Amino acid sequence: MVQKGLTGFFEKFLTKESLFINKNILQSTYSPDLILHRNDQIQQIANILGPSLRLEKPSNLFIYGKTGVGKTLSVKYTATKMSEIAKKENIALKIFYINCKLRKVADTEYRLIAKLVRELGKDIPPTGLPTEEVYNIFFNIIDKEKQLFILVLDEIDQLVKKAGDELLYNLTRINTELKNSQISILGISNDLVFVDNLDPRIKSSLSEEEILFPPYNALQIRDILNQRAKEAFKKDVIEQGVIEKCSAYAAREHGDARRALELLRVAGEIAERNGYLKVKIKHIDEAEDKIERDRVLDIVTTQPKQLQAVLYAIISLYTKKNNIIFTGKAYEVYKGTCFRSGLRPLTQRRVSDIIAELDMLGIINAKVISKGRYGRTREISLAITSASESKIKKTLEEGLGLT
DNA sequence: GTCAATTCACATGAAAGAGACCACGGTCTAGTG
DNA sequence: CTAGACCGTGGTCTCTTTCATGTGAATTGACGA
Repeated sequence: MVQKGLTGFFEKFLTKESLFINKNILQSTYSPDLILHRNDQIQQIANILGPSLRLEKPSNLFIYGKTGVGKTLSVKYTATKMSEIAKKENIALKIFYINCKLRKVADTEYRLIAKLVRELGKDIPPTGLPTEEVYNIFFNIIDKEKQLFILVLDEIDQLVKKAGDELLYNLTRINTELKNSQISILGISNDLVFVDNLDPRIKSSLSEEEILFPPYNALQIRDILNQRAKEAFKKDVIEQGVIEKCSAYAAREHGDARRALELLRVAGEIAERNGYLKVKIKHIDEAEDKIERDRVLDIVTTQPKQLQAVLYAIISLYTKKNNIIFTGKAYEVYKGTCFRSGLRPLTQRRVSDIIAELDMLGIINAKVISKGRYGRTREISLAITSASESKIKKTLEEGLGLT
């Protein structure tokens, strides 16, 4: 019975008209031919990096702005254009783009350099070699012939947070040791105050030039959405007001275009799955819920067990009485959770850090408060909707082997 | 009533350990000629 | 004689623990009006 139904389902699936022409266009990784509302910034980047086409070392550049305001897109765009020209004119210019945020790729000094070396075509073991050794290999490859490198470090704040700023110091100093080649660094950061917390020596050499990417406003986001939607969706499948609502949502959240695009895409998927012929406004709301839930669920399932256990403790406390939780209480419940699921309980010190991590991930809100005579603690509350809460709790129970 | 000292319940830092992963070089073993 | 298996050493990396220090305001208690 079920099988038969499934065949029918797939057949219907095939014949059903998709609302999309090309869904990829709505992915945040897609780069359009024309980048709207970023002409000034792109021009600035081009001005600063321009000299590299004459093999003069351009200034180190530091770019910052909130998430989803087109930093990466603009840089990549400029970089590919430059690479094309360099290739055509036979200029020894190489541009590397590295995203430091991707775990296991470039979030430590060793891995960053190893990644660079690999980009240059030499294989390097993922671990085992002294960092010093990897540096040497890197030097040798780079310095073999006269050439210019531009190193784009995306999400550089993440890198520094994990690996310390010594790495940047080393990188900025590399040039003094290179005989033939030269390296310029282009750092991209979401964190607006990131540079201020850097060691002054690094700060001055890293941000010889700075470009600030301001958030998009609702009108600009609307333009961007319109531009992409026109190519991604079929004609007339988007109902009046949908784009406007998307942009309003995103503008409220500090002008994050990436989010707006995701919202639109997911709304489209929901509409399509439910058999609608048009994307309606209500799908946006559903999409927002879904995105939120998926995000949390994804985090929850990929994070280590201990983190899950802490979260589980917090959630079960939270449902019991709908108020604010303190660290001590959470820790006690957590210990109980560990006992039930056979985990070895961690020290309170560590749990304190885990709570801070959960806060960073945006699953809970944890604010440090002082209760005067009654000590100092974190004030914890859940930052997820109650609709997703039960689902997350269930997932956690499964993951932890509780029933 | 005012004010500084006290005190609580953790937060926050630093350092170092455990255990997983890995490369490298040397030694041992077994198969080959 | 040599290729491959097998060690020991030394390296990175993540997650933790241990020890130490920091912290903000309610409370306390001395003080003076």
